[in-house]
Amino acid sequence: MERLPKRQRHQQLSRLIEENPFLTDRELTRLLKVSIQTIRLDRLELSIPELRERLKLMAERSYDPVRSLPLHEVIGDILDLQLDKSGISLFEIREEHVFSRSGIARGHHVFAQANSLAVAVINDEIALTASADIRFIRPARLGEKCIAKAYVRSSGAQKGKAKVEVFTYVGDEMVFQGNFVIYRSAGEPDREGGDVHEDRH
Amino acid sequence: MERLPKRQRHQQLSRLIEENPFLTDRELTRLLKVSIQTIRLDRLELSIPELRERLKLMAERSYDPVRSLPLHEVIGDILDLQLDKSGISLFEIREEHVFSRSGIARGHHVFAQANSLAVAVINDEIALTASADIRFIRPARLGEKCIAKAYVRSSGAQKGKAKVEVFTYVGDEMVFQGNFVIYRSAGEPDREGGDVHEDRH
DNA sequence: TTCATACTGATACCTGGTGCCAAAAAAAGC
DNA sequence: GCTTTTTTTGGCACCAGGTATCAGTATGAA
Repeated sequence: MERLPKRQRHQQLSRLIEENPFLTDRELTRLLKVSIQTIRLDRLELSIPELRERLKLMAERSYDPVRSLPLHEVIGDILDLQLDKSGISLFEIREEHVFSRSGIARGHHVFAQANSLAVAVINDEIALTASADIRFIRPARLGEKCIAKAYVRSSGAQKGKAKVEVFTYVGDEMVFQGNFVIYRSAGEPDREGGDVHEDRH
Repeated sequence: MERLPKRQRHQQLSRLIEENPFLTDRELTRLLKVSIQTIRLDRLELSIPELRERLKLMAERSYDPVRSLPLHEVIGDILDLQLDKSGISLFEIREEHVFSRSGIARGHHVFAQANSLAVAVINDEIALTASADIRFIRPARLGEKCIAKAYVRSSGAQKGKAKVEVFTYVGDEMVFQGNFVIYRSAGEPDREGGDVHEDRH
């Protein structure tokens, strides 16, 4: 029994649907040259849901509460956070962050990581960037993982302003350095119970 | 004739479907207490597509090749650009750019507009932000339209660096000001024919 | 009363399927 | 060769969630 054709077809089927989830069974018959029943048996075996279910799943994913809020929250994953002291976040440079020609990250992404970390590290209800002095030491490139470290230099809980210094590294090379001045709404609220302010998602 | 109910129902219908696009007509009959035919007439009048079309549209949107590349290209719409001289861009503060609690834009969005304009205004093959000195004068808020104006202060075509000053306004109020130093790859290439470098999308 | 608008019901039809059964075809085993 | 098993195909009933169309009813205004 020529077993391969079936497996090959299964592979092709999976690939086709992955590439284009909008294909109906009828269209797949054209592409794979088998009857529509075979397509359906194949989907059954591979547990690929029908077109409508696929679309529904995609719609649900994109409708998700955490939907497509790309720059909404903190940029990068927070690895460590000691409020009013220091914080560390990780941000991987991906395709969408770089100049396509050079593969070098656009400055505002590197800045965004540093800025959102600087705001997140401030233990206050509302914290806003007032000013910043920044330097891009060397370009960050596609695929590189940027580790940003933020240090609160003068918390100024009463004063309404805090100074935060951020250094971003790729490996042990520094790529970015910034001095941020952050407005804070009031004295540290210090609500107990680990209540977080909105910047920490 | 009690006309209001219909308009109210139309409003409710729109709202319901906007809130939850996964509602079938049958479920809507329960919510609005009218027959399924009425629901369908209403959808027709309001030109709200059927459930499956809605899901398909959502799926397509999320599957789009240009999907969710939020910070990919220049942030904001370029309104005017005079290479190596000046540029103007417009950026509207939307839901996804603000702190949900306060409705104030996160700093890195405002910065991103200014930064990408500063890079775009440089007439060179490769232009990268080297350093910047920025100030957030007053918060930008949800719905506000930010106009950024960039001026090349010292083009330094030969020197490999350019200074660009950017001012961002909402109406006639300044919200942001930044001094950028931009690395440029070489002397102005000045390729004729309006060839654009990659930052100008 | 008459008329217009709004609503409801009923029916035929469509797409893109599922589920099931049987027949045909192909491959494998002997 | 023939038999058995697997694979493929065809056919039919059925479903959800609609569209399209026609007819009937309610309701209120002129």
